[in-house]
Amino acid sequence: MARLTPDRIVRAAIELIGEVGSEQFSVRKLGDALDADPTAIYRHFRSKDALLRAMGDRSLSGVADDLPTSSWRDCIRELCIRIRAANLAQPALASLVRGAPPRHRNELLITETMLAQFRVAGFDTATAAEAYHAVIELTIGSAAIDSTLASLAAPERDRTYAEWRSDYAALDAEIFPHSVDMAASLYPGTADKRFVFALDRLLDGLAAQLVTRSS
Amino acid sequence: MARLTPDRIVRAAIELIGEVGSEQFSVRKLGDALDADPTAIYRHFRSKDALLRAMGDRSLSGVADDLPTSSWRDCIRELCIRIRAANLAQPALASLVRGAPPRHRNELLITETMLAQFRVAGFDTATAAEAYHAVIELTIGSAAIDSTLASLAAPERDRTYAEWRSDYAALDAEIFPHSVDMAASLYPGTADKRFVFALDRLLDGLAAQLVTRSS
DNA sequence: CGATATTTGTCAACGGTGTTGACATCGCTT
DNA sequence: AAGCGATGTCAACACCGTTGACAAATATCG
Repeated sequence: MARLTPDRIVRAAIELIGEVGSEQFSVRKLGDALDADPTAIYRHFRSKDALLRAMGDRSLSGVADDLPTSSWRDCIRELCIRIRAANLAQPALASLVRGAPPRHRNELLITETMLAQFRVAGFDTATAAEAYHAVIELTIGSAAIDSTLASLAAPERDRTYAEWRSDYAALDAEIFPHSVDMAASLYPGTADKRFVFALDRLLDGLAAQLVTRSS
Repeated sequence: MARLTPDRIVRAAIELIGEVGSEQFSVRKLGDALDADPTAIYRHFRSKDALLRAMGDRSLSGVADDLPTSSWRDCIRELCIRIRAANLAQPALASLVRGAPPRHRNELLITETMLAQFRVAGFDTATAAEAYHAVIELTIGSAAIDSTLASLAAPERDRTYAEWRSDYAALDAEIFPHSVDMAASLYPGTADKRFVFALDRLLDGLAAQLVTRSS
């Protein structure tokens, strides 16, 4: 029986990347965590890239399960929040998912669910497709932006935000009056809350499109 | 007189990363390109990260110049389109700018301009900050997503989109009915147009927020 | 069962990376 | 001219992903 299996490696890898962050995640450290020689991993995955993809696939499992059925907005909203959370949980994976379109099962399920909801909502084919792309761009994009800080612990993250705010406050008020004035208000709440605000406004705009068309 | 200057290093670095891509870009190769010792670069930049930031900022020069003054929406819309274009022009840099907040001059100018416009539009401080984050997330995120294909020539890019569409069309219609049905409508127009659609819907949603508050 | 073949784990090593510290050199100021 | 700080050079450190040769374990087959 093999001490190492793809499944065990992926699980350990996801745990490890959660602890040390995407930047510090390495095959060597994964080997240590598995108490095995780092190069043994290459018996199960062709490259680190292949391993990361397997991790990414697993991170999206269950994302489209048991979504709210109350309305198309609630459903898509929750789905986007989950996609973002999944991407943030695996920041190193987000960059891989970003470039290519959904081709794995979990990703395809997400697309199907979203398209179905937009059709149910009453969008015509062309607008539903545009709405899908709009929502996905914001969701994946937001995750991409926030992923660098998502790996930090909460106190350290707050400290970083505070540092950035004070950077703005310290600017030349002659040249950057609004930045200085609003410094204390920048990076408000949490990155999650900021994303949900943006998502809600985007959905507002999309819903308005719907009303215009049907009237 | 110094053989190396921050300006010369940044220019050479941008040229090099355009040639070899962000993956293969290294301090050692930059040293070779400059015909200088790689570690000499550290006399002008504290770290590779600092250099990358400087490169990113240079790619944004002029982005906030001569913006439309007709309305806050037109101004912010145009600014976002330009930011995206600048990021797409240097796909290798887009992934680097993403993680960190604006701290350099060009980036600060963008922030200042955007905050000013939202204030002019009538948003209160807190909402203006949220609106700024929302718009930036969509813009940078969209650029991050599209940057992988932006480096391709138009015919090849269209071919890739067509390939993806046929992938969706080939799915099992029992499990993915909407994906199959809408396959031909996915990835419509150009990535630029899809972004502008999303941006306009987001601005719709933000403008609606404004009306609600003032009423 | 025993012999063989395939998979799996271990080890050393290659070529690459960002970065640092010691040392030499150059240009400018006094 | 002397001194000094800024700049360039060099060797080295501690990592990284990955590969090839070899050993051990496991599965396959006569």
